[in-house]
Amino acid sequence: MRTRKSAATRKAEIVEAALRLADRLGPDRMSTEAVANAVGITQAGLFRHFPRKQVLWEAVADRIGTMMEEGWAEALRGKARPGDKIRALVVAQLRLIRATPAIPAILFSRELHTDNDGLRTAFLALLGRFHGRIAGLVEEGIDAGEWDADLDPGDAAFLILGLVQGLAVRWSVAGRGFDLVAEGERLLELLLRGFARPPAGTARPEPRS
Amino acid sequence: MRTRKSAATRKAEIVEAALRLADRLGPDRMSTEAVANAVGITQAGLFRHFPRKQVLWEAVADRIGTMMEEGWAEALRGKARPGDKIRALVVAQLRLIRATPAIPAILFSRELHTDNDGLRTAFLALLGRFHGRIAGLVEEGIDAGEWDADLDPGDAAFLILGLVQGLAVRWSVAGRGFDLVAEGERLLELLLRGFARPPAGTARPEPRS
DNA sequence: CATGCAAGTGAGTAAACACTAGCTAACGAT
DNA sequence: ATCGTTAGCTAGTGTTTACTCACTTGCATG
Repeated sequence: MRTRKSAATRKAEIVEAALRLADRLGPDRMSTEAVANAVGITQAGLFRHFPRKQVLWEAVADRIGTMMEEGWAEALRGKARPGDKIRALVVAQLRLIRATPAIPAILFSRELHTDNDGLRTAFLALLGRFHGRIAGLVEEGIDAGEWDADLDPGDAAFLILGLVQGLAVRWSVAGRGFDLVAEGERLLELLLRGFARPPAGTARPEPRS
Repeated sequence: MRTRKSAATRKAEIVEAALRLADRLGPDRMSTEAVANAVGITQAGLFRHFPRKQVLWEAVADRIGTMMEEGWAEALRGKARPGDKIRALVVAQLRLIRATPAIPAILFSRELHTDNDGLRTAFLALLGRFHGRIAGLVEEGIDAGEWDADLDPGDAAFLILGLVQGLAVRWSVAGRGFDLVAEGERLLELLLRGFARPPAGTARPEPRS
């Protein structure tokens, strides 16, 4: 019993450690003992702050939500054009994933979702908010004449979300062997280019064979 | 000891059951006992066929690889134009995921990858093969004048992979509440439309603010 | 029909796990 | 300086897990 910290500080420390360990070990292999060791308390001591492990996961989910929302707010500051806002949002999201790679691991962990439906729907809502913001910006861009008026903002936003998620997956499977953010920026430019008004005659693809 | 089957048949049954259970429980919560029960043998009996659980995972990975390659080969039959080939590949992949939802769960399971680097690199190679095929087809499409000559085939293929992976993730998080294949077909059309030659002046986006 | 191989069983083990009970002492407020 | 609150500890519990071992018996083959 060296130092005693306030419950609030400890809780934050624990959540932080959980985010680190969920990445290193995989969310489902992150044991309460590993987390306790990482923050320098005993395993039993952890339960003083989170009476069940699930409550810890809820706190982690909360933290992820906060980090994302903060990142988005920060990213949008000073950006005017919808295209730039979208670029900023995507870059912010990728930077967050790079700094906290546990996020996709937790977000998409089948293990966590099987007996924790609340978590699953919380993450679904979070992704929904991201999608909503992007879709809104695409609509602005269409109104501003920057992109094709035939573009469905929701679908376009799904493509952008897919870019981020697909990239995160590839980055993880590839052992983080490339620059997540730079790769994302390049692919986003390519995608956004395609949102521009198509040349007459190519707008609708020919019917399939 | 009711019926006794050949090792080959049993192994196939076990792998099949593992694919079902890895989806239901999450790959890391799929216990050897659950698999054994599902095929109707005792837990100890399972180790007759797979001496360590990891060997079972390798067999599962193998099966996934085979299913994918078969799906791709089948999909390409009778398709001539590169665009149609890409559509067919994507649809085949999505159908496979719909029929065997454990595939993305296993492919992206952080738990499985942490202490099973062989599996990770095997899946990386599998994704690489998919990417290679798509990239080759994009190049064909460019040569055929269907798509913008400035398009980088590798990047375009990454966007398509991102579409599939992002969609799979969303489908899973959303509790499979929409038609994976139909949604994929729609988004792919949107993406491919953007690959067409851009109107003069919009080819390069303006520099960022 | 005999027989050897191997598919399958029953009964275990040690380790890892989330979680509990009851005690101790650090700290803030008075 | 005292004292109540509460963070943290020690020492457990029951359960689940991968894996072992000695055995039994179904089946293809001679």
